[in-house]
Amino acid sequence: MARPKNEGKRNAILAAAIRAFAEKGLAAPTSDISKAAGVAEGTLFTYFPTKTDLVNGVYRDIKAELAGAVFSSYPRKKSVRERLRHVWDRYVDWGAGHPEAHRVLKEIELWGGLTVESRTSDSASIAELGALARSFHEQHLVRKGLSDEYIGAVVNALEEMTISLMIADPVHAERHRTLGFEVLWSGIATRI
Amino acid sequence: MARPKNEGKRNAILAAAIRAFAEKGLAAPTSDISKAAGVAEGTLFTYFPTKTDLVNGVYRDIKAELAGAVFSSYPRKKSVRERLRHVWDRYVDWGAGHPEAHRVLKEIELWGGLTVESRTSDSASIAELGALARSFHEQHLVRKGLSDEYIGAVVNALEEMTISLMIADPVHAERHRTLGFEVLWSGIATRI
Amino acid sequence: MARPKNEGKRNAILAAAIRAFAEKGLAAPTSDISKAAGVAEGTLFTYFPTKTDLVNGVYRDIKAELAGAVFSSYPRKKSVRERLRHVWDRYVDWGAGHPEAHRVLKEIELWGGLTVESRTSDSASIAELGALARSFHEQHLVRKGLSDEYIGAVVNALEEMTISLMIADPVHAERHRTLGFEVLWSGIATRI
Amino acid sequence: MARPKNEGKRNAILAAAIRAFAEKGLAAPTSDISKAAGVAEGTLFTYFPTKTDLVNGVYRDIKAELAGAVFSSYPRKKSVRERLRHVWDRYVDWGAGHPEAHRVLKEIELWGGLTVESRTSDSASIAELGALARSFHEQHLVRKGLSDEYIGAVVNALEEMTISLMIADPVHAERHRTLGFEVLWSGIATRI
DNA sequence: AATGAATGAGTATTCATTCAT
DNA sequence: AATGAATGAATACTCATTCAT
Repeated sequence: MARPKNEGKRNAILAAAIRAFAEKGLAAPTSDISKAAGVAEGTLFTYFPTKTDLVNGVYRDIKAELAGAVFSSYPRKKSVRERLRHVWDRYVDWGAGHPEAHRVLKEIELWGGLTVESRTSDSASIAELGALARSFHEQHLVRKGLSDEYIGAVVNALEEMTISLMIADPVHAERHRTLGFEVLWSGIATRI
Repeated sequence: MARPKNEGKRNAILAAAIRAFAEKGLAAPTSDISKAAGVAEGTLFTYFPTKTDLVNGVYRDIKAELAGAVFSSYPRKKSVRERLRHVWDRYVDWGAGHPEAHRVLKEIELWGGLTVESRTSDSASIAELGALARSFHEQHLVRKGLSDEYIGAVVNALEEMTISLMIADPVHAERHRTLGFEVLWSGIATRI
Repeated sequence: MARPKNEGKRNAILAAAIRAFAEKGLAAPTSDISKAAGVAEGTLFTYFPTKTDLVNGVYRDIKAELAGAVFSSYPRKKSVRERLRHVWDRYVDWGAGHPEAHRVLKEIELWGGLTVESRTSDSASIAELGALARSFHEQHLVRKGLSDEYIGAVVNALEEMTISLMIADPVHAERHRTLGFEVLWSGIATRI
Repeated sequence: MARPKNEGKRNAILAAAIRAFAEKGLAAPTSDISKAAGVAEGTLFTYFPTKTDLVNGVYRDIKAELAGAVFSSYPRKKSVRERLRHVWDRYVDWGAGHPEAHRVLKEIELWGGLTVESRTSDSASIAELGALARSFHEQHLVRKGLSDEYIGAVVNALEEMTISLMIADPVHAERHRTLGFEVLWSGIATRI
């Protein structure tokens, strides 16, 4: 339970794992990862006893970084639209700016081995997004019939789409980001 | 003059492969597949010389079935909205009704080994969707700034989202389907 | 037991086998051979029930051809030296002229599966060479202490060496052939 | 700091490989070899990453041992005849005394996968034999028309022949060895 | 007799994990 | 804690041979 001392090694392993998973998928050999991290094959297993643990570790690492990117200087007091726009912009920029981490995150979510702790590790973000959804409803901004989960799903679907377009066509990245938000808002909200 | 190649066996292999890929991912062993198909390990390779060929075969098989589901009784003469609604309903119903095939299709699309022939195997559908997109534009139904590809991406993103929701909550499947289309239409189309 | 009718097919298989064995060794797949012979995979096995049978068949085929090359117009009445020279020249020319068949013959001799019938199939040649060896001894032409088998071994060793040199350096093939025989004769025969 | 690579294991693998190759040819399964060596199947591959590497390793191992046997107490200052006789005796004794290693050596030489480094690994022996050939010529001991390579080929051909005879008829091994050298010398040299 | 589909045992190599140093 | 050698189960594909047509 006592986390091994050398935080640097742990981080090197995580970084190497992200790169390896991005390149070869989750099937990337642990030996590739340890080599890229500059540690011995066995050392990886003193930090992550199992490959499953390593994948979960990568997931939580990326999620934490992502939460930082999305919720730093979050305008909690501003309007719903502005808050949603903040989340949208930050998430979408992070995804387009870290394509490897983003791809790995999606891959891990499809994969079957995430623990519940990993899934709920980022409770702060979850709470914040919940609050945002609630405000949305309370202010009757939401098209009739749409639940909180529904809205979350739409936001997420259009975010992923937007990230893909931004990566594929980086010259028009900003336009994609803005257009995406407009499609989202007019799809979801009752009025502008 | 010899035993002719058995279409039934080919289909059994494809069906077994879809099930195995859905359960264990594309890494599912060919031996599992041949066993589930009721053929010898070697037989799989007389139908698909390579695992890559098998995956491509699965992809084309699913795509063909999907095209049949989506474009049978397609209302080519009806309005753009009705045509889009037809495609939406059929696709989303197929995905929710064939969750394994749907999941495998998505997995294969992420995978790196699709041949160009496989990718373009379903040219009829591609053409039909192109025609639909063109009508959309010509009738000035489209929100300013959205290209054909953009619309395609939005449609696809919301379809996938809707399928997920229908599978997760089958009781409200119809509502999800209808709501999804409304979100799509108000997100994409010019007012009224 | 009744040899199948079509002699042409049998020969095509033998010829294809020699080529395949020369190129890839005795491990060459029977399917390669049947394809090269222009027959179905199964057909090969109606002519040679087993791969072992095929290899034995190839051996006997080559041996028969070789015997024809060596003993046609054999000067049975001439001197020992002339007869030996005839055998030497014919064998060595055949080997240099048919490098594939020659290589395959050597490979099969190293291989463990030759039957006794194959080994003794060419009894006529064996008898003729035995007669030659006997004359050699009776005329006291042989260096003291050399048995018939010994002489046979020396002849063979130097023939193989000469064939290799002729193939490697075809420009001086004739010189190699002559020199080889001189080395042989002075190594084996009593001083004149 | 970890378990060091075990020279004993490497040698056990090489020895087992020689035995296996002698018995079943180079097609002998690596699993047979690892089992005979008393190591796990995977362990073989930490010492020889590839079967090709293993075969090359066996070749170099045998060559090194052979060089030791042939050139230990080599009479570099003695006459050409004595030096040649030394090489002849040592080589032929080694071959007759290590029939498995000898057979494997010949098999590997026929095989197509030797690296250049393997082929030239025993440069000391090659140099020594070159020096011997040169002395031979400089002292005009050689029958007219015979190049160094030619002599080398004759020596080799008669050595192989002699080894075969010694193995087949071990009771007269010494006689075969002596006779062989006499045949060689009178075949090659100008005078006794 | 001819065909080629069907069979399944066989094989080199990989890789997560353990363990001696 | 760190190392990397050792382990052995797992896997795609081959190929001689059989057999339905």
